[in-house]
Amino acid sequence: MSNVIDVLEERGFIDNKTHDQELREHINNGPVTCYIGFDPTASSLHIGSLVPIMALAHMQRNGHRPIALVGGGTGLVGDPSGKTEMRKILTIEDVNHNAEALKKQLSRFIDFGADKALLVNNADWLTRIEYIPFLRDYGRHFSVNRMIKAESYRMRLESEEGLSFIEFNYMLLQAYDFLELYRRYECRIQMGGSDQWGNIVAGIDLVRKADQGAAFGLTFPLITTSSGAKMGKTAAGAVWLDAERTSPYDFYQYWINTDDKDVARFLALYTFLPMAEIHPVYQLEGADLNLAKTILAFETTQIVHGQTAALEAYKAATSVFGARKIPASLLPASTIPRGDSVAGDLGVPSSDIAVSELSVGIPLFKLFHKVGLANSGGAARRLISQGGAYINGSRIETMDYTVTADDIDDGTIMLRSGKKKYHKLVVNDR
RNA sequence: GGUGGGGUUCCCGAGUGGUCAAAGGGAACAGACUGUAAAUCUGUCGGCGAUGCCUUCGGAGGUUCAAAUCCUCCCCCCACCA
Repeated sequence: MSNVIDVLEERGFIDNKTHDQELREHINNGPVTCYIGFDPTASSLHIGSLVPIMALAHMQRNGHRPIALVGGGTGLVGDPSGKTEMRKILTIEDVNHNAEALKKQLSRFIDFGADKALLVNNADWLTRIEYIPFLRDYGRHFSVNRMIKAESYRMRLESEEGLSFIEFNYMLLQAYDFLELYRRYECRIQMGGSDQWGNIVAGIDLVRKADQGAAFGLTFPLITTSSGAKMGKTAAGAVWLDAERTSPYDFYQYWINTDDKDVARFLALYTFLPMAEIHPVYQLEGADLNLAKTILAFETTQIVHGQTAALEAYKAATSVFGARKIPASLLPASTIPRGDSVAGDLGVPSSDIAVSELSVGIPLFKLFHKVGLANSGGAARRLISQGGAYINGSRIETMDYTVTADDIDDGTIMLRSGKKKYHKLVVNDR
């Protein structure tokens, strides 16, 4: 069996790691336990957490035991790593609520059955710490001189806002987490984003100093798009993994809009398709890349939302944007439908409208605002005046256009804003 | 605690009594070009059934025909000193 480190390396997951040789030996000597922490700063994870999640999944697929740690305790303190501003301090209720939500979400990606993986919450031990004993037993192992040199604190130490004492403590708590997991589960590997390097190294040192144990660390690169933006940032905010916050259709569309230069890299990171099949994608150019984007979107949506939702999103996209047949030779391991595609617009954002409302007539700009294709009536008016408003595929340039029953096409009215934002109105006979 | 400098529209940042819904940049949105890509060019970018009206420049009062701009009090941030 190949070493999982090689798998992660080949797929672009590794930014940095400690003790390369010893780490590989440790992994070669049988199933290992590793962990990644997730901050409960919101009630859902977003695309930014997908790399860590995929890393844990790869560990499990390669026979190891991953631990997903939800930071119900550290979340009460707030990690300053790489942040220019102080994070607002969440209430205990919020943190608990978020931690529970994250737990549920994580179980969609990792099989937590029968000791195959563990899901823990560091509130279980961190909230019980007593200050003086903690300082005496663990605080003494930390050098402030060293801490203030840490890259993770640098930004804040140099910033105008400064660094508060509560945040300065964060590193100790995360280091203690590692020690706790080492003691409880013989977990010797911690992984995390590159901004976590300092916290991870601190944990490794603590395991060594407190228990004379060997521990290892591994960080992922900060994934940005080719244009330099952080993953998952859109006009509408973050792209969430929760279907309630970001619909599978929007999620799918996010990946479809991947920059050409990112497609192959993202296939390696965000799907389980074999690398041997991904390599040819690097050679694709121009419009052919769109087929690879389709598979990327389908596979990723399938991992996050399941096959049914992925199929729905795929069909919805082909129904409004048209379909191109996906050749059997392209990424053959993908389960995307390759026959003559069946369109279906189930996944397209939609809402109901009463036929009675249409018989009265409703101004187009109001309708666009109402269904969310424009943020305000003014924005909708602008949209129309700039020629970005469409009904059933035809551009409407009349400012005071009134939508009536005449616009119904096969029981629905398809609204469109710009090139790619659709909204389907389903007419009911009330 | 003392002294000084600040808090402006999504973000950065100009603006020190009327010409200010507020320069400039970024982000975003639309159009053209395209491949649901990138880059580029053009336009838009507080709200409102809209040649006008309403709300906004940390908060609350006040001066004035007129306040983001002046005065008073309060809140928050930063720097230096202690």
